[in-house]
Amino acid sequence: MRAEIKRHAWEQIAVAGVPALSLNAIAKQVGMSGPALYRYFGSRDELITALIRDAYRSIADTVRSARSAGAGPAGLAHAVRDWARSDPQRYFLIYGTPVPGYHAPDDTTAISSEVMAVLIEACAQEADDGPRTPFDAHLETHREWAGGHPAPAAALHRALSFWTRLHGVLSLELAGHFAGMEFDPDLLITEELAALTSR
Amino acid sequence: MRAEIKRHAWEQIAVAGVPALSLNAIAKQVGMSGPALYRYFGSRDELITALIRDAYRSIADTVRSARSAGAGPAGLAHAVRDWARSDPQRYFLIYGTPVPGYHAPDDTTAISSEVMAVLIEACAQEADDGPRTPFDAHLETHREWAGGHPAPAAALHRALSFWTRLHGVLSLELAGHFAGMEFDPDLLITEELAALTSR
DNA sequence: TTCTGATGGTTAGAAGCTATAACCATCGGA
DNA sequence: TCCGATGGTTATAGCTTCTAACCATCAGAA
Repeated sequence: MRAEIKRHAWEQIAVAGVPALSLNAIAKQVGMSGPALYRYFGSRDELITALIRDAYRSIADTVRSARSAGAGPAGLAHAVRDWARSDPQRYFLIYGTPVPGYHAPDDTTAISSEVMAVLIEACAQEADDGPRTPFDAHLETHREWAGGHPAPAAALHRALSFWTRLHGVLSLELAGHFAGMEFDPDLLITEELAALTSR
Repeated sequence: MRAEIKRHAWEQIAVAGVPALSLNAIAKQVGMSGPALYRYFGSRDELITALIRDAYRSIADTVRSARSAGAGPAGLAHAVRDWARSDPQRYFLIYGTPVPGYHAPDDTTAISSEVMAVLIEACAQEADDGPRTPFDAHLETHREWAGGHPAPAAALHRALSFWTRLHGVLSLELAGHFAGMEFDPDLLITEELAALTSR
């Protein structure tokens, strides 16, 4: 039942965004009248939180399975982009506008750092040919977030840049800011990430 | 009066985000009771659209004035970051989660391309030492969005990368995704953009 | 077998929201 | 002097989340 409610919730979000998510409307769709839905989710926020959790799990699964299929950073980027494009609002549920005061549940940050670990691992396998930068040195003493991963600071740097560059292109693309500009975002992403190794 | 209404609207948005923006609450704050506010803004969406327009104008002014003060790409990035951090929700009003079906008014896209023009101009002044990439070639034939700017494709490429990289780091920072990681986002931005010229 | 508690549903209603309708006062200019 | 624009009011429809109170059904224990 919770699953079916969430299914309809995802549909609503996909067509009209989170603000338009209505518990009443969902209740009608699943054939219940109004407050019955509160037996399954204590509040609107609780439902949304469950959706956020699922979104995190989903992207983590995507990244992990792409990685275990042998994908390198470029492959991971492709997997994430496909995942994001298949449901942009799900992507924005994680990476979109934050609601001031809202704090995602702790387990989502755990999942998030699990994704980061996969990223670091994939980046650590790449050749390390660039010059050592000040930020590399900075990361040497600020690497607790990597969870004790033994990769060199340059790899952590690459993982961070991978994440921020991918998000930069992807979120602008999904938000429609490239509309009218007729270049191919995929090409831009590819090169943004290729430039990572030959930094 | 419209200005005062918008002032209160910005306050509400800053503390609770766009979804919590309430015309009723604003009306009380300015001492009117309810529907009087509709004399000034025809609907909630119209008010939000006005705010979006102001946000675009504000960032365009910021970029333009930084540029005319002699800032290069790094300086522009600094200016944009300061602007964004001074009111994150204003930044997200432009670059945050898109509402499916909502289309920003045409003049905002005009402002947006005005910003892009400044970016291109700043990037065109930088030395052009990197190798020519496939995306450069792609841009050669997909450069209508640059509005006929005579800069070489490599400069357009740099401008695009500048934009996406800055947005990548900045939006993750503002959304709190770096919370817990204790590195300095400013350092990361600086290096992301430094890597642009020595691509 | 009966009693009991959990489960899943109902309707009614409070409080808030957007937005419209109808009405009224005030003021500038023909 | 009239008339329209301007800026406000209250009432109300219709939506929302969410609580309260109530009711049926079914599993398991006394």
